[in-house]
Amino acid sequence: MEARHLRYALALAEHQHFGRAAAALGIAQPPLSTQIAALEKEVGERLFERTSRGVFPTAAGDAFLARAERALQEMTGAAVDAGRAARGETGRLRIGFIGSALLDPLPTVLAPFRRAHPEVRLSMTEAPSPESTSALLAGSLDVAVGRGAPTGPGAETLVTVSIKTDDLVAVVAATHPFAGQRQVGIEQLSGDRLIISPPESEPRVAAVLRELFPARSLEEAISARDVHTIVGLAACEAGVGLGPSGIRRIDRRDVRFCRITPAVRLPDLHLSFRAHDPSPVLANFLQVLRHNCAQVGNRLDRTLTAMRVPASSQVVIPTTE
Amino acid sequence: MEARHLRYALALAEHQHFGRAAAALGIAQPPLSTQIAALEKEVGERLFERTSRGVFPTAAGDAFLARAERALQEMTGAAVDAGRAARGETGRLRIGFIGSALLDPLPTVLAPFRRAHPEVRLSMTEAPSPESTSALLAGSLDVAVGRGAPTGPGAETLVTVSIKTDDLVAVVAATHPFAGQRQVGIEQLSGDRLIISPPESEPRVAAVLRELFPARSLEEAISARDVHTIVGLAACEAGVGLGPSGIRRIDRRDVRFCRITPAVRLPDLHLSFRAHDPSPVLANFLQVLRHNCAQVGNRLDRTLTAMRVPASSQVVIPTTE
DNA sequence: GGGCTTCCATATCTTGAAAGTATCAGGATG
DNA sequence: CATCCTGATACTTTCAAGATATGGAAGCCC
Repeated sequence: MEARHLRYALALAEHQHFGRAAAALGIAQPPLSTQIAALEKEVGERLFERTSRGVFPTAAGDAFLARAERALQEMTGAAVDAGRAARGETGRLRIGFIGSALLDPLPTVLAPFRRAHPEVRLSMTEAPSPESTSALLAGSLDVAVGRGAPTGPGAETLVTVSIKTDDLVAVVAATHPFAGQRQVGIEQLSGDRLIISPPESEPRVAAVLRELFPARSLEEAISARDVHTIVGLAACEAGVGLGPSGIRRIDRRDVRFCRITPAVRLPDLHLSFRAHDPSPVLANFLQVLRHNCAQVGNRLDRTLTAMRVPASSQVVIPTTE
Repeated sequence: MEARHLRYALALAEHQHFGRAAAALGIAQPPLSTQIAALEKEVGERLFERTSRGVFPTAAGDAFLARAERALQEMTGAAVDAGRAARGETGRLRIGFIGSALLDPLPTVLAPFRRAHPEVRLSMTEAPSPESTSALLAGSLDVAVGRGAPTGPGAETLVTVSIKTDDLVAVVAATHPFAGQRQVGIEQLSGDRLIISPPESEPRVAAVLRELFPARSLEEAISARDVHTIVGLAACEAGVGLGPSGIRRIDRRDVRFCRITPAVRLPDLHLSFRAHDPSPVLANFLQVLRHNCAQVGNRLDRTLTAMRVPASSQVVIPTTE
């Protein structure tokens, strides 16, 4: 059975007349007769009753036509869906990210992306940077946002671009002695108990901290993966929280943030994706990134050029601005 | 686009290899290549990525294949549904009936029919006999059950068979003077107020009553279309209800039924359908009728033979007994 | 009722597209 | 570097869909 048979049967049912249906189909009447006969033979049932007043579907014909119409709709729908998927209008984007990225750089990209591509299913997974990197390499993520550029085996197959520079800042309870100060000396911090992200989950940050603090302070430090937890612990006077400057976005009355002197530069937040990922959705995501963060976009394009990644998948997005 | 293209694309996605997919399809590799190429050209998107490690669907291909599979399922489903409809396993049967028929002869047919053809949608409409007849002639019913064989224009296009013989019986309140009697003389009835079905809705019954009772009694009678209403009115001592003997099935403590002497034969209950109705569901219904009411079945077959209605639509039903 | 029209089916021929055969080009592999 | 594997291309073949011509049945009109 071919789609042609369905089209012919539907036309015949519509016109109730072999001659007119054939004309509407742009063929002569005899081939329509033979095709309908062949269809009836294959189905094994008479689908049309030929009377002198016209051609009418039998009970079997009615049942057949109902599903035949749906079958044809699925066929055209398949082509339409393919086009939409190719343009990245539908599909899925799986982003793995470090929690602090959700505070500052991610919203400026995600909001416009959602607006431009509302039918793309976003899958957001918070995870420590190394985990996101390996998930990206394994193919279970499309984009990874973590602190520090990915390293290790496979990292060269990724395109990585810095998307945010952070200094280390301290966060203390509003009642803390430091609370009144805009800045605090690094040597003052180790007098208090530190609250830091777990060294094993964020090794790049841990490496920086090891340069700054005595081993004893870090061993005794409270660790918390989530930045909100770090701030929360500081708020209840558990110690002095340390985090990227982005955590200033956490707007709580019961804490104060202090610059650290001399300033401590943290490894940049980086966004990575597979260099040869053909996903049109990813291409659209990068396009939105370019539009909304010019600097990041320029760096991205330079990186792509340097890596000689073809721009074949860089689809022009139909932004609804 | 033809169903062939969908089948080929699905096979290619399954085998991830042009040669093996072609072998599975029973064709050579080159035609598969050309057909896939033609499909991609028609859809306007590359659907498969040809790599050295195999052939994989693109994002567009994935979207296409998902709906292509459904389209093919609809196609085969259309053929299956046509067969089921032709065998009368699915579809619809619209029965118009006089309320009293629901008491006696209908249940003995409907229950086995439901059991044998659970997927047929039954549409039951209570209506006075003449209304059912005209609805049947107009095509908005498939079966009509009414008192008296249909008459008037068009009745000759119907097949009609008697399915029940009823005598007229009286129904009175348990407190009524007649309540103790098993039978009551016809002349005794007109002393009381009669409760009858409306003459205009059941003219054949009305004709019988006009022979039996003085015009005055009938004019003053209470009329009620539904047999349950007639019995209910009798129960509350509104008068003496008159109805077919089938109403004895109404099992109420507060009423008594009395035979009428001499016995008054009512017009038979008849079942009618269009002589040339091709509906397989109707054929199955008649088949169930034959199996469950041998007498009626014999009369039906004699009628069909007499009317020279071809037995073409008399499908053998797959009873699940 | 005979001729006429209408309409679908059948027979035969034509054509076009799908399938087959042979071969080529590109990339991986040893 | 030669070889193998795989898909694409060129060309031929074949088969089925479509076109043309015609037949037969049913309804219609004068």
